[in-house]
Amino acid sequence: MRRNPEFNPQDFLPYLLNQAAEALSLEFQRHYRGQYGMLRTEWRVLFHLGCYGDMTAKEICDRAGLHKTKVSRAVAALQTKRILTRRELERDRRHAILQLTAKGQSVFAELSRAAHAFDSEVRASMTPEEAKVLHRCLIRIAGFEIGK
Amino acid sequence: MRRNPEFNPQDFLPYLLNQAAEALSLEFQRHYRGQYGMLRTEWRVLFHLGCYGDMTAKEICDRAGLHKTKVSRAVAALQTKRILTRRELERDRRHAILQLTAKGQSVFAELSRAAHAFDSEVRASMTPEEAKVLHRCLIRIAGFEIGK
DNA sequence: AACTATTGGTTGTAAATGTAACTAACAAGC
DNA sequence: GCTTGTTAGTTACATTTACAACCAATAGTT
Repeated sequence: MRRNPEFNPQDFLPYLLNQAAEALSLEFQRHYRGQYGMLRTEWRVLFHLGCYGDMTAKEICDRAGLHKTKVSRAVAALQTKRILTRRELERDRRHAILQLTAKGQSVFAELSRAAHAFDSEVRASMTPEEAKVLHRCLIRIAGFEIGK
Repeated sequence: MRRNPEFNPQDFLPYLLNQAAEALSLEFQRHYRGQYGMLRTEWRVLFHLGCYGDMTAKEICDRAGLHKTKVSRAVAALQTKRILTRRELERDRRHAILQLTAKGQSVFAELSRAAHAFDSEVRASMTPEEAKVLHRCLIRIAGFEIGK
């Protein structure tokens, strides 16, 4: 029954961060998953297109820090769900611009409303000052290395 | 090429949190993964046993917020790696106390040293005040709902 | 033009995860 | 003792993910 009181998992930042991230994602999933049967990665792709406008899969990979296979499959899934369309560039047929359909846009709109609401709900549990610090720290940490 | 400048993925807490958590975990993995070929879950189990002493799988589930199947598999793996042993209670043979072997303890010791070092490295990128706020917020968020 | 390298993207396969169904041991009511 | 319920833990199967190999289009070199 040895103990190691000097070191607590919750004092280990990667661990704590994971717990927090998981808890929050899980909580938010209730808002979007059941609704459209979308996977996290699909949702991310949608989010990026909605926020930043049409772009290629590669751009999404870079911006979101997602691997190309993940994006590739998410795009395929979103395509069959009529959320987005791909338009090949004739200038360079390797590239294809991804573009939300009308349906995609309305899903995005609804989702981003939900996201906003959820975000303020979470933020309500802290002071504005805390929220600012948290945001700053997370941005810094996220920049440590973006998982390709 | 529509844009939605009012809403940025990085302003959405679950998203940002995920990115930060992933970046940090990835970074730390270099310290422990290659070394022992251990999975995150296995590592977590080891960590809990090391920090809090011998306990049953159930207790690990509750404390770590991990599903029992995950723990079950992690324990099996750690057992074949001679990191821990299970001792059935004759009082109630459903329970089995998990216990680190000597090897397990030394792995834990090394790992927790690495964790410490890593943690202070990360903390060095922020002020003590920021670190305190970050910790407090994450604890609060992690408590939102622990994934069963 | 032919040859190699690079880039954007897909596919195949193996490992990891989630979910549900299951077993075994005990507890409680009758 | 027998039935029903609960708890600890495992197993089976279906999804998801990671990693590597692959393909097709283009760029760069000779």
